[in-house]
Amino acid sequence: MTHSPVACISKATIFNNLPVKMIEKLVPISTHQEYFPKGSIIRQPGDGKDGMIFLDQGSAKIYSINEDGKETVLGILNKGDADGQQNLFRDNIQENFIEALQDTYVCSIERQDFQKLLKRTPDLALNLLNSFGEQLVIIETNSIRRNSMNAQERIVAYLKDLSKKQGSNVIELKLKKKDLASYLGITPETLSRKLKKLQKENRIKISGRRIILL
Amino acid sequence: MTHSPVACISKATIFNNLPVKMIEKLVPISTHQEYFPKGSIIRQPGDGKDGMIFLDQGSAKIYSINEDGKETVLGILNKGDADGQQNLFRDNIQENFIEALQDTYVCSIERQDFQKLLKRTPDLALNLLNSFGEQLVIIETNSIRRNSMNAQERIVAYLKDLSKKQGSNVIELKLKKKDLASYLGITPETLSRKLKKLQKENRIKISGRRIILL
DNA sequence: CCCATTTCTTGACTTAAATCAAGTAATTTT
DNA sequence: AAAATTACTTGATTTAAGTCAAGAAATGGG
Repeated sequence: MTHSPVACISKATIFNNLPVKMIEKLVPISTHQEYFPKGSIIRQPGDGKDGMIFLDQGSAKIYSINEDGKETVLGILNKGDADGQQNLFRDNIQENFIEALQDTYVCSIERQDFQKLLKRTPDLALNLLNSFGEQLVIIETNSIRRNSMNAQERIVAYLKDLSKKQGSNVIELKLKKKDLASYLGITPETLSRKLKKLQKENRIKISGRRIILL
Repeated sequence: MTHSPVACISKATIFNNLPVKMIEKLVPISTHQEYFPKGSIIRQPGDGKDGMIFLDQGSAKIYSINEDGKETVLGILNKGDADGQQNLFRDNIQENFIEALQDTYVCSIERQDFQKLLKRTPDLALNLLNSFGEQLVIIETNSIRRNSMNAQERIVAYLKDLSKKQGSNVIELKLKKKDLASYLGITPETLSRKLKKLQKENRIKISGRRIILL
């Protein structure tokens, strides 16, 4: 498959409302299709990388490791997803790990290059600012949801989101169940039990990592 | 006390890194010191208000009401706080209520006025964009915290934050305990018990809505 | 293909926090 | 200031989800 820099960049939430003309200005400051084999670490604390990444092919998990060595999965990146937008705007300390779950190709933009571009392209800033507003709302809504939903509701909400995203009621989980559990803020045991319960109630059908919403 | 428009606006997180020259451009498009008596509703769904507000004097609570009529407190606004930044950038449906907890004065900026200003002030967009990056990080961190803390830890974290903010280990709760509980995502009963427990462990001292951190 | 490792499931048990209920304290209204 | 409403506390009970443990299934490497 051929790689289209414009298509790759414009898939990122913060850029996807941008006119093509703007995206084209981002192409020269971005790297393209770096390869990371399955299981390798794409980003980690102290690697000196300072910007955002786009997942062009493959998938990856974002996680942090807390004081007692426990891993918390903060998010998953699938083909077309992006992470680290914030790093374009502020000098943040990268505290999370990103690990390739499959053979993965990533593109990236470094903060310094981006900031220089912004200064000579005022329209870009204006467009981006409005995108950001929307993002803030999504994050806030998500946070409220998490606080007001129990384990089962969160699972169902996740499955519905995924079904909508994949455009089918046959869902292909890209995450190991233990990673999914961590992402949903529950234990693998609870996830296993709730899925079984949902199946018993004829709301889903499970076969391995494939789930059918009924 | 006299009212300083510049001081009022610059207290909002998204504007507080802005040079005074930029803030001054915001003054003409903002309303100032609207009065709301204690208990009155400052903003509510369907009121046609479409922008952000600054709390100049007094305090207020932000809450939503879900399907079964239950109230969830999403945040508190104290003197100097602001809310609704997102509304400046996107046409959002206002879904929350904001209610004055004391006699309150608010200033505000409407979306349309702000957008017009942005278009003729590119530097403002650039400055704001970088502020936003930082905000996103704070919100994300908070969300992680909430997911990994139990009731008592969240209470202690809240009290410590407040102590830091008020610059004293004698904390004046501006919220009713039931509202505080809702804000922390717990029940009033749990809050009551945990506070009692913390007092027993000599970590705090409670007298009404005044708490001393030890 | 087999052995080792990791992931997943299931059961028994524990625990944190919610709910229910009833009484006390604090506010607000008249 | 008394009555009425709302807020807070406390105890008893329930419940959702976590922990611990052990076996089954899946995955990966040699």
